[in-house]
Amino acid sequence: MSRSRNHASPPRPPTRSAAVDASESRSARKGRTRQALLDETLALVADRSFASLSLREVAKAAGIVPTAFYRHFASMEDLGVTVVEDSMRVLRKTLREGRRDLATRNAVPTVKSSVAILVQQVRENEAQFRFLIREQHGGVSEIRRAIDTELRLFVKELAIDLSRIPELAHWGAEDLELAADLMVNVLLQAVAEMLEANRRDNGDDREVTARSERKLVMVILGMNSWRTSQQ
Amino acid sequence: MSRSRNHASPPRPPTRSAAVDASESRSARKGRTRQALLDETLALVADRSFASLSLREVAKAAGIVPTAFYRHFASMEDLGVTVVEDSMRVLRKTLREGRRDLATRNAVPTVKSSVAILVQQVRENEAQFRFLIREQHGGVSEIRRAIDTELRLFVKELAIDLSRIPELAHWGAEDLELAADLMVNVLLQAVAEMLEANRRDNGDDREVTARSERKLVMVILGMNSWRTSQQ
DNA sequence: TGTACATCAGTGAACGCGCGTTCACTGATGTAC
DNA sequence: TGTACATCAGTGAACGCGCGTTCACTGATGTAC
Repeated sequence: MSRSRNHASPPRPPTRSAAVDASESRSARKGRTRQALLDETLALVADRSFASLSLREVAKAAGIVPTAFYRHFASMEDLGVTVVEDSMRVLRKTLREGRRDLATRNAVPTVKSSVAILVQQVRENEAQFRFLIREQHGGVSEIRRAIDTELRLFVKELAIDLSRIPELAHWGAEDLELAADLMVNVLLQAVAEMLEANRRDNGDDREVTARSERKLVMVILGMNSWRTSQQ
Repeated sequence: MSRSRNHASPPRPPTRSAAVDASESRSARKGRTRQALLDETLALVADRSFASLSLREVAKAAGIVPTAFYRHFASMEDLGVTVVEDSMRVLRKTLREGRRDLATRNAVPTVKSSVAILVQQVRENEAQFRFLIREQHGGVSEIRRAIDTELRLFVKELAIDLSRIPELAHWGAEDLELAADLMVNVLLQAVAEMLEANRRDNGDDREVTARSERKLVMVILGMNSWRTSQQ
């Protein structure tokens, strides 16, 4: 860390969203610049924490002058919370995919297919997942709170899905949430391990996938016994 | 975030380790300053991420001039890795406490006592646990690597402890590690929830504690079935 | 024990730099007539 | 359809500030004799 704000990553040309394209409305162009700010933030956070990004840096990456940043966001924190919302959309999509999978099979989704869907979503939306994992316990409380809220929602949705499984039909809401919480926990750890593995070497997720599947099986076995051991 | 490097936290007087105390050897005084740098780093990271700390800020908090920082650490990164090592000592102590508890009872430790030990350790070493949770997936790769290495070690130690339980004596090393991994995961989540709860309101950990205990029970039930369902 | 010298934790001035934010501006796009 | 005016995304100069790091220094502590 010779200078704390240096970015060691390759120079990557700025998005040049500010370039005048003609034949595109002013508001459309504004939208593109806004999206560029969000995209470049995600890209920059791959290597570092959000709190260490500067406004000037993000603006430069998006191809605008620092002062133009304020046309889109009131502050870096404002930008950060928006990035959380965008990334969470991806997480919710992952859950929806799982639900769709369940519907087409018209059966309890297997552990294998659930993990496979997650792996695919992580591959397709690496930056978003990286942001969520990194900032979940990061240094900006507003962002932590936003992620926490969304994750709770996610757990609740999964609990509802679980309640539709015949074997779990008689479970109480609290127990369902507990199980859902445990499963989400296993999946989040799987995501973190995948992302760290991808960073280091070529992306061979097979070992992480296999371990996560086995952990989920262990949790499901626990759920099976739970029914009989708890009231 | 009006200025990214401002610290909003109360002013707290600097440690004044540099004060000449007489009757204390030079090396002892150096040690105290070094410890002050480590302590103040932990204190500052309670609110923000390590990557957003500046050398000048830490030096000021420790009561020395910025240039004197280099008498103790080569860089902020060097300081950060040292903080990881210190914090991990606390985590290992937690495991040792658990093991001692197991020895005095001469029995399988109950879920309740394991969680109680963790809760107590978190209360006594809040700053260290906060640092580990915050920086585990944080923006400094060297620190991530250091924490990851220590956590793997921690899982392996727990797996060895598990192998001493008669019911698990015939388990393979891989399965034991899988179970240990799952349990550590539950415990880490409990720590994160406790710390976030402590930050917001008064520290009522009872709900977090109860939920974590029930999650551990679910995992242990899964382990019981694992034996019969897998080879 | 006393003296002369070496060590070294901490000091303070100085540097060039990137930071967030202000301000007055430009000129293409959009709108009212 | 043409014209006159309003809007507003992006510009560029300027500000004061905290940053990491260099350097020569001070003076108490430690050591060799």
